[in-house]
Amino acid sequence: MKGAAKPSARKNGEQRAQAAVACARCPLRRLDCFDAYANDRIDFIQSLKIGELHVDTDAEIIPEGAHGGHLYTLLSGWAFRFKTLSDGRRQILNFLLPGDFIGLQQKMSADATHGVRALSEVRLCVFPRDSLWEIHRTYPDLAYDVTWLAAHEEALVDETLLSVGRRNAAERIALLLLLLHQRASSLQLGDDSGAVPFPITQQHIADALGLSLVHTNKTLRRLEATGLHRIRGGRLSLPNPAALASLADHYGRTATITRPLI
Amino acid sequence: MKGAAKPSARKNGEQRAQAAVACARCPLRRLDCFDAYANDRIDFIQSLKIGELHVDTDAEIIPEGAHGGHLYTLLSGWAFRFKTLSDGRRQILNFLLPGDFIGLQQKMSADATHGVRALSEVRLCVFPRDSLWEIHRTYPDLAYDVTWLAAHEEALVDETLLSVGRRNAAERIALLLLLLHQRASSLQLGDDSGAVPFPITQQHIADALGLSLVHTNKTLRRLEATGLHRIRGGRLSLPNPAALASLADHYGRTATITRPLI
DNA sequence: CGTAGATTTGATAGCAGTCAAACATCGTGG
DNA sequence: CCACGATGTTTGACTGCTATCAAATCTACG
Repeated sequence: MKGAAKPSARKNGEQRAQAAVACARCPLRRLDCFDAYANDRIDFIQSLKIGELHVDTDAEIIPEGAHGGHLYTLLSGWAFRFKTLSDGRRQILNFLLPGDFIGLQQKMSADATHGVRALSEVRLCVFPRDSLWEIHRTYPDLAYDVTWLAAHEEALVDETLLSVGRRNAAERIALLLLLLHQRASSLQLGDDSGAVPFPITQQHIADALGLSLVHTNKTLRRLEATGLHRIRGGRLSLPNPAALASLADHYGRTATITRPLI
Repeated sequence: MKGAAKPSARKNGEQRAQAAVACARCPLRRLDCFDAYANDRIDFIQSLKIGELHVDTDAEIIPEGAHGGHLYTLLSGWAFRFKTLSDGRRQILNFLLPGDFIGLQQKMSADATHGVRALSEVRLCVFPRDSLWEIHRTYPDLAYDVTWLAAHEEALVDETLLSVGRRNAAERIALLLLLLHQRASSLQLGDDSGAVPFPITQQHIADALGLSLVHTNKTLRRLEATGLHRIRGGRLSLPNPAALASLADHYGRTATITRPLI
């Protein structure tokens, strides 16, 4: 019942700007999990981009309840979206990996929204808040992609809601590990042994799945003992993904599809 | 742990088509919770509309796992989006009220998606599945509204995820009742005493909040005893919204804003 | 008036939360 | 090179919120 959101000696933002990388040479774009864009589209995106933002581990990228603000594309590093109750209970809404688009909510929603915080050192591509409208007006197909991204992110949250609402601790953790591993793998973050970076603490897992830290630990321990996963040195490997999928009752498609990158 | 999704003698679809209402005379559009659209936009929407769909109580509007399919705007009646696990556990993702746009997910998402089921008799405005692209290409500002709707729906799910993950039973129920009452009220579904239609069973509440039916009932009972709500004859009234808001730790904006209607 | 679905209630069980404390890691400074 | 503090991981003991089981109403309606 206590989603610890302890202030955690936050290293206070320290957001420094820096020379930007040209979109045409964006390292993410080369990955085959992203749609290939024609040059004019990439040039257009480039024209919207106003810079890059580098953020330290554990710093807030967007404060909870912020309105307006910029739009971002996560270039490197991991982050998460979250909401908190006034007594400190925290719920992580989903994790953000490279290629994810950030800030749509703050743009549209009138209600108090969620915060975004870095899990590792993070580099973000920055767009002014009105580029959303610019995109719609100028490049309908890009706008269509924005809609795709919004719908896709909602699908992720839907899946988590199913987990938190109806799966038990082991099932929830199994699915989370599975999905994170899939996402990281598709970004080719894995090494030759299939281990992907995992800058997430057990407290984060607990907060993402509506569990307590202690119970998360015990469940994690049990899963590892069964050989279902292994977390060492900030990396996650899954010796038996099929077993995890079966445990989580998750029969998602295996065929990897490409997605938009803005 | 058992989100009962008992097949419930489903009255098997019975989806009949019928003469359509002209968008220019759409009764929803008159409500002041919706954006006012210029005539050309309404004409454009009208040109996309291919008919109306009437669905019986408890019938499936979109089967779980369906791909493609039409797009809908809910004209009258209530419905809900849901996902189920293979053993029958069901999670309701959110409730759908008049004016809500349905089908975005099925259009975009490649993963298995969610189903949509009617809570009452329902009338839907039907659009072919490629009107989404049509909208983006022809009316950028309408496309912008689609994005708004997608982001807004995600915000609703985010809020529910916070509830299910971190609020206890009483808090969850308090917030659900509060939000549903607000939404129904803004649609002017309430009578003079402030009671709004409430075509929802306790099983639905349980499935929406990740609770068991029995515990939902007991908690509901306790809340009503405290005078926090009253459900009679399929109508919900909230004698003390402020107390509910405080219990749920919910400090959403009170100012009613308008939203898009497509 | 009988039946199916929905609501209630009481009893019991268990998954997960809370409390407390030991242990492990890691960067920093003496 | 090791003490030290901060953060994160583990464990054990105990509690409790919520699930499950069973069964009695209550309601709507053909």
